[in-house]
Amino acid sequence: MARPKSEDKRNAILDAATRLFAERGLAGAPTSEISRLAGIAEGTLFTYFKNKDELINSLYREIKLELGDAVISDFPRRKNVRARLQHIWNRYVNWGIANHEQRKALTQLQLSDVLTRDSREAGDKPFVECKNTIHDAIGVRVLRDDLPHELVSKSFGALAEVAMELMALHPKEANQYRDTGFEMFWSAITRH
Amino acid sequence: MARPKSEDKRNAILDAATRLFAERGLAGAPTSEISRLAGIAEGTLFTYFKNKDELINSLYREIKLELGDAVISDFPRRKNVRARLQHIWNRYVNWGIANHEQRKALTQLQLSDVLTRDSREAGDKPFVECKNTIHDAIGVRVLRDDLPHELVSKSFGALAEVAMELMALHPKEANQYRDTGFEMFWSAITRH
DNA sequence: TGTATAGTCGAGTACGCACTCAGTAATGAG
DNA sequence: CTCATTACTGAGTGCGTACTCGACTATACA
Repeated sequence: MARPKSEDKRNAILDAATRLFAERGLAGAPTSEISRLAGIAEGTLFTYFKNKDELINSLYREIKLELGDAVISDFPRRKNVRARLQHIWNRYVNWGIANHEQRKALTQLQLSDVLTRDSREAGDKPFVECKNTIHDAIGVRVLRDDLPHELVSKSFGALAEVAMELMALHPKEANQYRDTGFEMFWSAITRH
Repeated sequence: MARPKSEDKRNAILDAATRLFAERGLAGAPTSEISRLAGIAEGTLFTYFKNKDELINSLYREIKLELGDAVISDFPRRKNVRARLQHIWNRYVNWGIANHEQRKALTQLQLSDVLTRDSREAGDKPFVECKNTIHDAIGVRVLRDDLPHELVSKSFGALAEVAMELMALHPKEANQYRDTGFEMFWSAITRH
């Protein structure tokens, strides 16, 4: 009833925040400038998000959801562990390159201390399939002995981040970096 | 001549900044609180560092220098590539665990945008030996084909960071994580 | 011991920020 | 068309910040 909020404006705010957070970090992106870039008055921002922290948390969840979609669609559930891991790797890394600003913004958001426990949990939800794949990998004993789950997943994330950084730096050899990166990860975790 | 500056005060400021930067990030550490924690008046801080940016840059260089010392002392120049890389890995990771606050502060500093080009270059200087070791590794063809220098060094850093994080989280198994971490890195970069 | 010099202090200043609010304009319901 | 409701606006507010400055004090040197 009465005047409804506009989905367009909400998205414009989130887009503007993404760009500014990516370029200058959370502290370097005042609400005044986010509003200006979104083409609205500063007060309007606070009808869509009750404060800056809520905007940050919403943006985090939104981006994580998009990333989760990109990673999990067409997931080859029936294939072997290596193929599944490579699927996740490729989708993750390709998404990061195709959505450079969102990726940069995401890293800023992730290391901020305003993300609530709820948001972090919600952000992890789309990635259960990834977790399971790693569990399978450990269960099937294709990996090194006694490799803790945490070490596998964090190494995956860290090496993917490295790969994306270098792909962004050298676009011509992007595919090369993506594939070599995965081979490095695979060699790191498997027994030989 | 006249009244000299006190090395103690300077160090107190740097120590206080290290603690606060590590705990709350650069933005969350106002000069007023740094001064209070250092036991001096706020104005005094600005006789030792002409502004906050200079404090940040000085702290970065100081920490990098200490880290460089820790990594490079007793460097086994005559041993093979693997032994040299493992020396760097162990020293790096051990330093990170023994100096938790400095490590946390360093990561905050590194991703801030107030570090000058000069500071970054100065910070890299103590690590030439590390660079050379990687060059040697590539030259001696013990590594995968066509592995770019950047990919090796960035993977090293990323995996070391992961190892330190998990060592801090599980102190009992710290040595296990440190050694497994290096094995993973070594497997990642070598041919088999 | 006297004096010039420079370190120390902390209240004060200017500024940028997140957020508010009174006035206004759209919109949906009847 | 009317009215109730809510979105929209942007100048304004209060607060926290980096940094200054005049009064004071410790030190080196003659």
